Amino acid sequence: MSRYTPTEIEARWQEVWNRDEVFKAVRSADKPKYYVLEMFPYPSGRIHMGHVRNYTMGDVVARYKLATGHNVLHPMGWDAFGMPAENAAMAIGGHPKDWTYGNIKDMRDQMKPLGLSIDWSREFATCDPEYYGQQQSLFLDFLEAGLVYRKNAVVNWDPVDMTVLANEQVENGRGWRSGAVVERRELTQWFFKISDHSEELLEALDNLENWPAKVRLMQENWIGKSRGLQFSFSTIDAPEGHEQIEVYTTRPDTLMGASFVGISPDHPLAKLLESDSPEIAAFCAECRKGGTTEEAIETAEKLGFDTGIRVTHPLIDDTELPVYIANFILMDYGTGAIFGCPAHDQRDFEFATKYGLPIISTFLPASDAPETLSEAFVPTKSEQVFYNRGFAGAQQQTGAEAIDAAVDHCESNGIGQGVTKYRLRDWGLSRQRYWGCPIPVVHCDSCGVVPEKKENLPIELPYDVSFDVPGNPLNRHTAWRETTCPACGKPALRETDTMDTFVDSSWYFARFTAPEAETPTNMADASYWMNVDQYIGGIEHAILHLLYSRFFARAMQITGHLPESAVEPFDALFTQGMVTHEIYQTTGDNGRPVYHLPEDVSDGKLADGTAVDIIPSAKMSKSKKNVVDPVNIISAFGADTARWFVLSDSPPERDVEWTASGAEAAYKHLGRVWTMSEKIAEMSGTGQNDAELLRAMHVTIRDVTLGVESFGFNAAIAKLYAFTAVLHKSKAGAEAQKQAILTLAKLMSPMTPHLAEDIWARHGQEGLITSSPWPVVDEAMLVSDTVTLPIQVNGKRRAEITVPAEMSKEDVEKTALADAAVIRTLDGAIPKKIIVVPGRIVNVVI
RNA sequence: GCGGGCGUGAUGGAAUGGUAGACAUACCAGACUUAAAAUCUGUUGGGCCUUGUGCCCGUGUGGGUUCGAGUCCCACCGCCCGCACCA
Repeated sequence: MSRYTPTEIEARWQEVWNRDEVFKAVRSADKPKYYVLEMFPYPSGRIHMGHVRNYTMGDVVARYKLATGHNVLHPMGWDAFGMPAENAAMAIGGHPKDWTYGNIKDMRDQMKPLGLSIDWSREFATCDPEYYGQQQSLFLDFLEAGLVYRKNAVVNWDPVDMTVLANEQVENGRGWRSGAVVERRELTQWFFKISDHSEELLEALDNLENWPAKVRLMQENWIGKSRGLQFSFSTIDAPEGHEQIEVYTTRPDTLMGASFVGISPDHPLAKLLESDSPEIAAFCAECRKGGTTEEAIETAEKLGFDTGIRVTHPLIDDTELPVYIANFILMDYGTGAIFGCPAHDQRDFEFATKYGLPIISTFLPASDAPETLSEAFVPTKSEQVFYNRGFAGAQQQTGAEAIDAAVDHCESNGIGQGVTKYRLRDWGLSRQRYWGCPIPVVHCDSCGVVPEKKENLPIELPYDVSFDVPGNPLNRHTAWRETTCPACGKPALRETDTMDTFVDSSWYFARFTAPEAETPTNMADASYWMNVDQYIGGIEHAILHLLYSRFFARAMQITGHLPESAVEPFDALFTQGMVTHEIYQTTGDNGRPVYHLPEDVSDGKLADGTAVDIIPSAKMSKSKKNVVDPVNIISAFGADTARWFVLSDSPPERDVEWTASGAEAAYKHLGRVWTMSEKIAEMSGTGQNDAELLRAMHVTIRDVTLGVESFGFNAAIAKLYAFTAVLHKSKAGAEAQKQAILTLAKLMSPMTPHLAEDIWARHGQEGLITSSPWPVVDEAMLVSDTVTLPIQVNGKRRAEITVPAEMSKEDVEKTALADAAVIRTLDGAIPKKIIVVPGRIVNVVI
């Protein structure tokens, strides 16, 4: 008898799948299509366990769908533009293009041994001119459709990466990649009009039933819809051009309690005053300097500067309010100006207390409550409160009712109007980098900004660039920059900004449907394959990538590149957890921690016997050295073991801890299954209890199918373990055992396809297990003749009876009451009630 | 502060309102072996005695609904995630 030799088995079957083109996706009318996609990787050069887990989950879905009669599309590509390539070029020399394509080759070589059911014929990288040329074509169509525009704007400037960042890419005031404190600069930039689609992007979230609620909620908060009143205060003694100050409020019901007006230090009026008054200039500078970290905001004092300007209250005669410049007012939300109602806003309350401004309530907790407040009273909008200064007279009302009444009142008196605002800003896409998709426009002295002609696409990146000076090398490449105007033919200069790499990943899923089309997509293929039926990736893309992709699908539909049915491109989304590992640490000579790789530690000790401190599991990272290289695992145990383990120990949406013992256990288990299969292959003759084995088999088919369909991979694997144990102990005959092992192999095949394929072949089965149909549950087989029922007395389990499955409720009651343990527990008491749940439980109540 | 999620053995985790702890790890014991590894078998939530098909306790804490609650409801405690001077 031979042994389980995964490396030999796996290479052999991968070759067969490859030779037979088993995973090639071809349009076909006779089967339902299924498009499964994992978020494509950035080609860093090494795959990690997170990739293994992500792609294994997608592969389980893809292989299961293949077995259940679907025409499956399961592609893979590379999100290949981006800063690391340029950083590497600057750090170690070389060229971003060579670095990137070298990494892609390395990573593909590491990925293929996983045995994923990918149609590699559709592979592309976003840095292929064939891809980004089509992206430039899309850009031109978007430009023509008014979906992208150019404007002068204050932008987030990352001084380390020397480029602009979108709002979404700034975290706590720092660049999401470099971590540098972001500066503000005024530049002319390209923007996608995503904000025009705020309402649609928000509303459509309701229909994404197969997305995690968490992701939908995060997007909802990000879009940030609010309803309120926008109106103007008339000023007294203000500079020319500022006769009005426009404010926005979501609580117009507090207008009668206004005691000051505040403007942002970046408000146009503040900037004008700044130029005349060094004092104001100093104050504004101080405000802008303020830290943007969580702690700084939490503890920051509310600071204000009285401008001396006054405004009149629009509804209360002879009432004037002071205008302050205040540090807590943001220019990029609402109008950059507010009215303060200290009684009903904690910030305003602190501000008013500090500067001695009146605190006037417009509503109170109850009609008899005192009018003095020790802190702001801020009930929810649905709470009933007593309005003492409401717009509908003094009365009990909810905030929501009062807000509506206030908007109506103000509108009918010509004071502003009800408006809806969104937090979502337009998406700035210009980046001052080399390694990205060039924006296909030309700057002409006579014609201005002129789109390139489509026949000139792709506008390819020049290869001969240098990175010895900071900044964008395209700016210095005169031969590339100098061109002729597509409109008038005179000399002109190319745009040197490239696109944000999030553009590249916002439509790759559509390109996979026709990767060689001479237009960005082709309608026949896009209509057939879209939408992505199952998308799988990390929660870290909950907002940026998924929101941008949803916008792009709409923009592509408007410009005729996607069918209307594909405006929401991802039908179902699954966000998987990370792979974590313990951290091993010792203390170095200088007192600093020294980290050790898992492979250098055994039994908590290094090779020289030094004990290490074990720090609880965390995401695998190079800096903490708690990484396990999938390549090493595959060469030691095989891909099937790695695949089995990453699925087995935790629910897929949660983190899974990689442990050496767990990986070994997975390997042992697969070896046991293989050995058992070999033994069964040599069996002959009849045995006992065939029906019992086959019943367990059908229960397993049912449970594993349910597990795979509901992303309960860990539970499915537990059922497979249990059935393996049953088969192992079974005394059934050769025929039944053979049927059981082949079914087990099929049920395992989405997770451990190579092992399954080998068992299939060794039992002389025709064709490939990969192409064979999924087993069907025989419901009749699930029914047993007898059933074991627990008997509870007052909800506590006291006994167990085994009765014929079809026994009547009355007879079950009688049998239960006749049980010795039940009689003993009742101790002569008369049951008040007996509850019989057929097939489940009996509860005797006394 | 706002929004969301989660608290189950030594550990990862199972449980359509119906026998809590499936399955796996770890530990312990046994078989095989000169020995170890590998392999196989078995035990393992806590406590109690009268060792039984025994009793009591047990899913963060306290209450509630129910014949029956890890699961549903309320309050609290703890941890995690997202957003945030958003008017």
